[in-house]
Order: sequence, then C-alpha cells, then structure tokens
Amino acid sequence: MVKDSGHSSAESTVFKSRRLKRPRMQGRTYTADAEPGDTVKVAGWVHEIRDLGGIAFLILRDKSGKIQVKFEKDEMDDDLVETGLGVHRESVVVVEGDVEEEPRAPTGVEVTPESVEVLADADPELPLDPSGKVDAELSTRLDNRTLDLRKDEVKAIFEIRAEVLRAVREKFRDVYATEINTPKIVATGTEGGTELFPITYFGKEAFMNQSPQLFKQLMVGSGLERVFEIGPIFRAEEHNTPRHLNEATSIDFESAFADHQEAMDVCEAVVKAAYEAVDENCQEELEALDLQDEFEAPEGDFPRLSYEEAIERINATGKLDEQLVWGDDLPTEGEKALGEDVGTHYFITDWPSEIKPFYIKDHDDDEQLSTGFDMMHPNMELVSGGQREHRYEHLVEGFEQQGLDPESFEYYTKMFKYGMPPHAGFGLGGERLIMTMLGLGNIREAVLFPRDRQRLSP
RNA sequence: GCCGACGUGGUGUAAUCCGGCGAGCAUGCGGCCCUGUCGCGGCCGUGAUCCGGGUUCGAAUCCCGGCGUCGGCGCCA
Repeated sequence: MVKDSGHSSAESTVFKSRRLKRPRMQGRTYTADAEPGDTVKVAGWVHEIRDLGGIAFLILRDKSGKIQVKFEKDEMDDDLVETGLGVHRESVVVVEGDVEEEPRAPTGVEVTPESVEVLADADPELPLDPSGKVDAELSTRLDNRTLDLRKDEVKAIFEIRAEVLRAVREKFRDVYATEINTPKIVATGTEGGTELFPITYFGKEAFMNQSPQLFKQLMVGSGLERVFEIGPIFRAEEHNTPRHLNEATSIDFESAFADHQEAMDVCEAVVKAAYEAVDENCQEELEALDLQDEFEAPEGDFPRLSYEEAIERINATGKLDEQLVWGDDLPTEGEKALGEDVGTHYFITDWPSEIKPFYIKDHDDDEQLSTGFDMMHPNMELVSGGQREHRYEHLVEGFEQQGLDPESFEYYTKMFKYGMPPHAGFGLGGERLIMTMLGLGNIREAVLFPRDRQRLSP
C-alpha cells in the first residue's frame, strides 16, 4: 500500500505526532497511527464539530494528534449520527470504525464510524477555548491549566521541557555525575532566614529549602564525588516579575577536584546539550510554537568576560544613567545592555568577593576577587556557580563575616574537618533555561502549576 | 519591600481621556438552513460593566476604600 500521501504530507504536520513510542493499550489506536485499511478504536477529545448539513465532521484529538471522523446523515444510523454530532466540544469519546485514505481530510485519512461512545461529556461553556480561536489571558489559562494544556503550543512547551531534562540528565551522566535527591525540608537555610518559607515540623521551626547548595557540597566529600540534582527550590521573596517563581526547578551540579573553569565547562556543555536535543528531537513541538525557523543551538564557546570587563562594557553602551563602579552588583538594565552587546550566552567571572556568598572561594592570589561566575542568556541570568571554599577555617571565617552563626550550620561545617576535597559547581534555573530557549514572555509558561506571590492554586 | 497599570457576557476585546439613546465586535452557546469542511458558511437568538461607598438629574466612565490581575525596580535561578 502506498503511504506517501496523506498524513506524511507537509501541510498536515500539526496533526502528526512526536517520536515517542506509542504502545497499544486496551485495543486503542493513537490517531497518528491510524493507517488506511485499519479497523481502529480511537479515543480522545472532541476538538471540533463541523456540520455542513448532509455531511458532518468530528475532529478527534489525542496525545498523538488529530483525526477526522465522518458522518453522512443519509447513509448512517440515526442514533450514531445523533450521538456523534450531539456531543459538546472537549467531551471524551471513543470511536470505532474503518480508516480510509481521503485526500480531502486534513491528515489524508478519515474514520467512518461504526460506533461512537461518549465517556465524559463536557460542559458547553468552556472557561477557555482549546481550539485557540480566542486567546485567553495567562491568569485564565493557569486557572484552567488542564484545558490550556490541550492546546498544541502549550503542550509543546512541556514536551520540550521533558526533553531538556532528559538531555541534561544524560549529559551529567556522560561526565560521570550521579543524580541525587536532597531534603527540601530543612532546619536552616543556605544564606540565612530572610527569604525562606517557614513551616512547622512536629512543633519545631523548619523551612522549605531555597537551594541544595550545602547538601550537594557535602556529597562531593562523600564517595559519590560528583553529583547533580534536578529538584524544587523555594524562595519567599515577594517579587512580581515575569522571570521569578517562588517554587522553581534548580538544575544543580557539584564536583570534587574541579575548579570554577571546569564547572563552567560542564555548565556550557549541559546547556548546549539541552538545545541540541531539542533541535534534534522536538521539531514538531517547535513548529507548534512557530519557532522552527528561528530556533538554533548556540554555536561556539560561550565568551567568558571578567566582572571588570562586564562593567566596562556596560558603561561603554551608555545605556545606564549612572556609571557602574567596581563592587556594584549588575542592575537588570545593565544585564540587558550587556546581553545585547554580547549577543550570545556568556559567562561573567571573577566577581568581587563581597557580592558573592560565603561558600564561594576567593582567588588564591587576590582575596578581593572570587571564583564565582554567572552564566547569562542575553536576556537574563541563568546560572550562578563557582569554586567552593573547602578549607574549614576559611569557611567558618566566611560564616562569621556574613553575620551567620557557624554553630547552626555545624552539620555542614564539621564535614569539612574530615577530608573535604577542593570542589566547584553551579546551579542552573530550569524554568529560565526553557523560557529563554523558547522566548516565552513569562516564566509561568514554563511551569505546569506555577507558584508566585499570589498564586497558590491550582 | 518600594512604585505603577489594569478589572466589561463563558473567552478575548471596543466604548473610559471629555459622564448621556438599546454597552459594540469576535468567538462560544441555543435554534433553523447547508453533502467535503479544514478559522466552514448564512439567518435568528442568548449572555457582561469586580465588590462597597461617594459625587451627579444621570456613572462602565469621575473620587475614596477593598479585593483581584499584570508589570517595573530591588534581589535572585
């Protein structure tokens, strides 16, 4: 049988499906697998009904794509027609019938139904329109995320997110890192108590962890040596921007016997691996997002600018009202100006020690200069990392200088007395990676159920 | 934490400056017609000014408070 017409045609790509294997379960055929000549049972949601009078079409949608079901009123059983065309949009139905080649159908194939069963009727008034004829605001979409995720372009974001996480895990494994999971309920935070969510833990004060930083460092001194974690972090800051979440996904890496340069190497490799995997495996999703032409994996090495060069270049753009001086943190506006100037992902290295956290090691030959680095997308910060302070006395000193009580971090510091190797690592914002990769206007688009300052449900 | 903008049918918008006829349009929903739609089409119908108070002959529109939403900065991933 010739299969080169129909659902492999270029104009019908949105109806086709992704590369995932599709097992047949309970005799069900995914719409993308329905071939002319097959007798199938397809199940999914009623995407649309187009009633032309004597003939009518029901578009059935499932995870793999869409397929057209044909109803010819004069030639088919009245009950069958009534069931098939009386159902509301977005209801769940099972259709059994024969698949035929049909050039006039959107995918080139069409189902002539023998039976139609409504498994779950949908209310006629939907809180948003999954067929996408009328846009919904982000707030409405997030309140009705289940329906929102029936749209191809929204679903695509999360298929891509899954692919990014898969590729990132694989790259970490390639460099001999072991995936770990660390506690999210903790007694003390990483950098003090100000930005933590307090909770009650069997009558004791506890917090939601803002970063796996301290735990992953403890693991480089363990037999695991080189670890990574992909997990939630919680930040209680009351910001309200399109690039902040109060619950985010952190992609963390930490390695014994590595310095900040090597940590940057891994960071760069991981980000590139994510882009390459999406480029290779998610073309359909990119098309759904209308990014197939502009999406490209970053080429070449990410430039590594020193902090000093960074502020000089920002000052040279003339876009800031006030010139930056050594010791200033980079304001958002400055980051954007620099991003435009550089034009690709880049690192900022050699930050002043005073604006980096205590666990970052200073350069041996200059105490004012830290090994901390940030990795930037032209639009925003994605990563921060550095070589860590592994010397017990220096670490305790660092706590004191930041006004923290080393006693309350004893669980952490004491392990530095029993053979803690030099080490380095980084934390990468998972949602920011997705957001910048896909050019999403709001980071909430990259999370199924975002937690922000005012949103706690769903 | 500081600052700002916005809340109109189920959804998305117009009218808001400069108060005034029946709050318009699209989509949805309901009805009728239509045998190849693919944003199907045509006709008819349906449904809304966030809440409370104030100013006014008259408030979606102006003022005050509340609630909600979105954003800018700071800080960060």
